[in-house]
Amino acid sequence: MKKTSDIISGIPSFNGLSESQLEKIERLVVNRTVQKGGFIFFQGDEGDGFYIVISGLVKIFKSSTEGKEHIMRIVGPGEPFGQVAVYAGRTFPAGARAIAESHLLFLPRVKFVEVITQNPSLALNMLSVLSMRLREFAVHVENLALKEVPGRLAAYLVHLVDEQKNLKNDISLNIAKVQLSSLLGTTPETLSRILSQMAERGLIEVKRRNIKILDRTGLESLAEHGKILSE
Amino acid sequence: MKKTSDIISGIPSFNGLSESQLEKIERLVVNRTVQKGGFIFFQGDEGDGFYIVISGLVKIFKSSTEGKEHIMRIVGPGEPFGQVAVYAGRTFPAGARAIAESHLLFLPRVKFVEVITQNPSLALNMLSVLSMRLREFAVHVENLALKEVPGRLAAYLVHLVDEQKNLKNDISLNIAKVQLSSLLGTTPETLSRILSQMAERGLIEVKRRNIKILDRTGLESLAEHGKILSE
DNA sequence: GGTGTTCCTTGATATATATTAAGAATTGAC
DNA sequence: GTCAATTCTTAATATATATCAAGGAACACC
Repeated sequence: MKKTSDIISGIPSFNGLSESQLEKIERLVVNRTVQKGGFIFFQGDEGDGFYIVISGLVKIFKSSTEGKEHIMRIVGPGEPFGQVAVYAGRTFPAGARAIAESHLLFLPRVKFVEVITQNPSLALNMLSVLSMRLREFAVHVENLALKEVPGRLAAYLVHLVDEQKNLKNDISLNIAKVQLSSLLGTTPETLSRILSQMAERGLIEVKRRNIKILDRTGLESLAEHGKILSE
Repeated sequence: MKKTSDIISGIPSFNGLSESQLEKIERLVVNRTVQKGGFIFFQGDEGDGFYIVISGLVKIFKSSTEGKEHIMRIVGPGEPFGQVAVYAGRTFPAGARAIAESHLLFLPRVKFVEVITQNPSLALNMLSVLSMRLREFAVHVENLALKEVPGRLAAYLVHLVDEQKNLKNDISLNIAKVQLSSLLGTTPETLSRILSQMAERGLIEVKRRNIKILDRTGLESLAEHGKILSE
């Protein structure tokens, strides 16, 4: 197993920090392991710190009083979550639950803020991380408000290929389709139908959790215009 | 007309800063005035700084290729916008346009980052501002994904009363209904219909841009459960 | 005070997607 | 390998809301 110090230095949020700064952070982190399905915190909980995923997968979600659930984002290795509670207010605006068994680092609020105060570069890093999140949220809102489900799905698939940097246009979903549907703000049934439609139209090929992109341009055009433009 | 220094010290983002810190900020700000309908920046523009509204009203919006527009938020006096471009990436994730003639302060990126680097408390302030924005976005996403239009509208109305701190339950919209509909992710027609329905049901009373809350509990229950619960 | 302009409302129709229900396919456990 | 439990797909129906179309009210400018 990797040493905690190696893990910490590899986390994007702590990019470019000096040895001594990294040491200070190492001294305050707490290890935590969560089983698949285990809750890390609930919406509204007091937030006395935030987390970073070392291994595994965590979903950040909102749920309505009727039990409907909307996944806001899926957090994987190297990514932090729960930071909002650290800098503003004190409660978590959404819940967090492990999708797979996960190893997490917990960073206590008070101690972490102390470290930030002494390290402007760390502060700037955190500002940049939050800004990127805000940017992603903006895209998320845009998709929900402006695009229909096929457009959202197409946008997500294109996003995934780019993220996974696959030379071949193969995507492997790391989440179940139920979760994907919740992330896209729709139902599993609708997702299923639209995946079939896309396959029929020759845009993709679906085999369980593996999706092959056959016509990237077509997907992009669907994501942008809601339809496939033929030139 | 107020002096710039007085204006700056009154802005929430700069709360608790020392005289000398405020002076540094004052030295770098640039005044800018925009007419009603004037664009401040477009989505995708290079962002070499951010803005703070001194007077007037600005809408932050996303638009689709088909010309549909979704207002992400409405920014009023004392509130900053465009910060995301300062800390991460360089382009604005959404466009900004004045709804009314507005007086703005512009804070150039490079100089502002310098000041932050030297003032941890300012950095923490900015972290807190971004976190609050993230929190608001989370609510926005939740509403779009989980609630139907009546629920969203009810939530927004309740939010407004609280914000305006009116002893009487009177709200005056500072924006036209077209804009409100865009903010709620719906059309003016639907908004109009639902306002009438709410009035019929005795929840509110609408007179042009003035809305009187007649049954706050009913609205809250609508916002939470999508329907009015009678106990 | 009229006249154009913007803003808002109302009605009829169309459509995407949720819901309900049931069955098929995978996966995991024993 | 078989059985139970997830997970996914397909189909029929229901529903909220968008779209299309037109008319009415408030506002602003001359």
